[in-house]
Amino acid sequence: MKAAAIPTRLASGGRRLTRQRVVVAKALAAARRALSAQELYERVRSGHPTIGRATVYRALEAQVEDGMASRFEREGHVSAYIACDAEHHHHLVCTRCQRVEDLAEGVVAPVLASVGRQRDFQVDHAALDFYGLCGSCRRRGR
Amino acid sequence: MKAAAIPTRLASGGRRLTRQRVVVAKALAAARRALSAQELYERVRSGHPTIGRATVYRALEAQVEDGMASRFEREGHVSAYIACDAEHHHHLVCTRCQRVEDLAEGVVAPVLASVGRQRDFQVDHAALDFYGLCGSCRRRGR
DNA sequence: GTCCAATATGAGACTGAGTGTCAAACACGC
DNA sequence: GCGTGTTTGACACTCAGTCTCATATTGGAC
Repeated sequence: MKAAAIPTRLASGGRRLTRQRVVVAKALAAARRALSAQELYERVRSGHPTIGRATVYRALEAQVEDGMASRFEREGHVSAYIACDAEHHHHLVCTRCQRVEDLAEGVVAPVLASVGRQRDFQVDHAALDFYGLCGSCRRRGR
Repeated sequence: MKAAAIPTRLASGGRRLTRQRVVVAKALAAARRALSAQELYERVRSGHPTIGRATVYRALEAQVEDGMASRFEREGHVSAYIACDAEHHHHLVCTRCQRVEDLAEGVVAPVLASVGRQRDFQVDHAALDFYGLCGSCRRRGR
């Protein structure tokens, strides 16, 4: 997501545009990898020492609701967050370096469609996340 | 999974076969829906009042490692567990009644294969879980 | 620009899922 | 049966995430 587009999307849906939410969103977008709320809190705090922990959690929650970020699981029962475009909600997550790549919607759409049709099931949301090693981590060896 | 097969699979991989692990595995298999560790602990305790909470957590963890169960996320950042066959690790999860259906491997395999090929990414495991309303919950209305 | 109501923030207490520790109990190969 | 190495149960502990509430900000109305 382009950094300039962040404020516009943050203000959508009747939410107020606050300095804190902008800071959190930009930090997440700049990371380009999956971060836990705690990690993001620590990053943000170096530039904004007065920001509250709860604020970061709330900002992330809001971003997930608004489709600006998505949440998934990391080892040890911790949620991690990644900034993403509105259209891309499926990911390749490198379990070593935590870098995340978007998965093209085209790969996923047929599966979503066929599941809805074949099974009597109304899909609300799907977690199509692939965990493994990205190219560079794999080449770097175990 | 057939109930009779449980002890055999529990003992695989050098793990010891204990009464507690059998009880936990059978309770999870009998539930036929996603349960949190706490919920399962409470169910198990009604028949085995002395079982420890940590034991249930450890048993579930072991089952996930051994592929006898899989874990996914429920609202409120709680893990839920579902017993599953070795081959079926993708699910349709009803967010209302928590019932879980297996997703046929055939639906999923092409996606897995194409991702591995097209992208420079070594897939270790994938979470292909669809959340939504099952047929009967949908018909029962909002 | 000023005012106001509604919303967001920060601080910190609180909750509860999940983990670590350790002595006692048990499984399993011999 | 015997010995050893794993597992258990109890419970203390950790820490991610939530709640509360007084204070501060936002953004629309004027």
